[in-house]
Amino acid sequence: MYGLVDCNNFYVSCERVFNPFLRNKPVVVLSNNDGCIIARSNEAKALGIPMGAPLHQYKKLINQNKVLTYSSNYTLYGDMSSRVMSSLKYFVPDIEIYSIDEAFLNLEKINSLTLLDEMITIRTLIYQWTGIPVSIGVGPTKTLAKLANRMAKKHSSNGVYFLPISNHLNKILKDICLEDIWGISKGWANRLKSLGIHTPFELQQSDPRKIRDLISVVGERIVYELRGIPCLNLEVIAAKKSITVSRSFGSMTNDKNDLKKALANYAARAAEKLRSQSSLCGAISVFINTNRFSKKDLQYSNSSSVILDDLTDSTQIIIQKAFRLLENLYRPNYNYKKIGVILLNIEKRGQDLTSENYVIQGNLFTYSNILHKTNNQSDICMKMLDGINAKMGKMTLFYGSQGIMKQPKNKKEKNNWQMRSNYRSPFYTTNWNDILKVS
DNA sequence: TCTGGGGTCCTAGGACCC
DNA sequence: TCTGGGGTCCTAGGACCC
Repeated sequence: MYGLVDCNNFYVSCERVFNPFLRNKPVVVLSNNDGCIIARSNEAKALGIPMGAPLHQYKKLINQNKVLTYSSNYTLYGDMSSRVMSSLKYFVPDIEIYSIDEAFLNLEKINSLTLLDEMITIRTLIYQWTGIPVSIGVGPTKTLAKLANRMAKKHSSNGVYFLPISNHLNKILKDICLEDIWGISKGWANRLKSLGIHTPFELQQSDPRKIRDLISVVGERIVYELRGIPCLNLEVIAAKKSITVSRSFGSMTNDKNDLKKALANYAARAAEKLRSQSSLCGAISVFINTNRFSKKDLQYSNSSSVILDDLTDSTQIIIQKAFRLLENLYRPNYNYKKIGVILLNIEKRGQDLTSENYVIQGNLFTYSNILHKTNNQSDICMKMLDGINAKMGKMTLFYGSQGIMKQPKNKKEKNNWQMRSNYRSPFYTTNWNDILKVS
């Protein structure tokens, strides 16, 4: 079983810990420059204020209802988050911190008879220790735990909800929208609907293969996850693979010096983040945008990257490189709204770059010329298993058939076979664990 | 007037190597 | 009838998530 712990209205809850006056009042927390609403208390949600809405569109509603507004304080939220996470680890050591306010729990080792009571205890003590209210969903897969968490928030008096494979689950899957499932957004929901799949229940009952063709392997996994077959494992993500620091300006500028000042700050902050996770970066990218909402200004957005000769975590080098990239990007005739820096190709300091790290990426396994006119799945699997290296994290299978090559027109060129330009080799990439489950 | 910031993964191919 | 096999690195866009 998996658990999903989600802090309720996290940023608002953090503010309330230090200001009890805010309890039972409508409160929202705003983004950088107080532009958007990025967290809402239940009272604010009840007023119909949506997530991510521009503040100016709701000014009237906010004033009328005396909604309290707060600028965001990410240092505070980050600190509160680590308090919640370390409290969680005290009860369940095997957790995946999924975001600032969410964590998945591996509940395998917890006695299933007492599981729900334990979840209620965890919830109570987290609140006592940190002041943050959480909801906990429990299910046989991460996707179902996510759904259970949603139910906990809506329909549970004690903040805990258990969702095993059952008729009850099927009923829920029939009642909710596709977009309520983790991993399915509007775009994919529309694609599914065009195929006649309108509810998560219908998705669960679909042929996984068809869904893969429609959406990709990501969609196929969701089908299995909805059936209670885990395809997503708990992942302990230790280090970030990319680090971005960017901000919008309060007002637009076309002064290169303003841009350089901002960029220097962001690059320094990114380098700090990099060092704090003991990593080095191998590439740097800078991007720049005009105001995408403005109808009267000319639009320009561009980015430029450089691969470094040596890995680095030096603030000085990163700022220098970022400045050089800005020189490529800057055009004096635009007004700029946003600039940012991204550190890429991140490696752990002191890591052996020649070993597993390289094995995990790229085409790991190519098998051909061993199969003779078969489409039998077990033949293919057996042939592959023959040579598989257990260290692999991923594998790719492609298959070809007669007709890939264009035959030479005359005898003179008899060895000059050409690849057909319109030929696309079907292939499928998957995680090693998925293969084991299938085979 | 005003519209966030920070991530991950997958696909589909091209260029190039021996 | 039956065409070479195997591999790395990179790009760029498009999804999705909180």
